[in-house]
Amino acid sequence: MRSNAQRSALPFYQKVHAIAKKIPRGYVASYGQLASLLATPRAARIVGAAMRHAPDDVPWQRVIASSGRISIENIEHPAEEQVRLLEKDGVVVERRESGWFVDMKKFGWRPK
DNA sequence: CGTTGGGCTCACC
DNA sequence: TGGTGAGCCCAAC
Repeated sequence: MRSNAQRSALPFYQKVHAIAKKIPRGYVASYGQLASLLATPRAARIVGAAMRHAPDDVPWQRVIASSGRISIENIEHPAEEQVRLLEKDGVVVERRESGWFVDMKKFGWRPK
């Protein structure tokens, strides 16, 4: 049996990855939303950092900004790739001048 | 142990 | 689905 202390000592990133995997196909969540589910509503930026270092089994493409915008333009994962993956999930992504957008009211994940 | 920097967010123009 | 500016939390250095 592992102690609680040891469990809570797990890197924050790992928690983020775990919850990110729960996002169902066809839905998207915001960084802040994931942060809230982790009881740290203000840690949205950490969530972003966690996604950047996410292993391949984490659906990082389903995590976007609260405004519905895809935050990455040209970092590690191209925004285009994220768009492609989202569309494969059935999410409609719209192209704007300031970037790619998803209708959060339609595709926003609502965990119980 | 202080500083820095992020795939952010919110309040306020 | 504006544009800034300041605050936020955690990990890396």
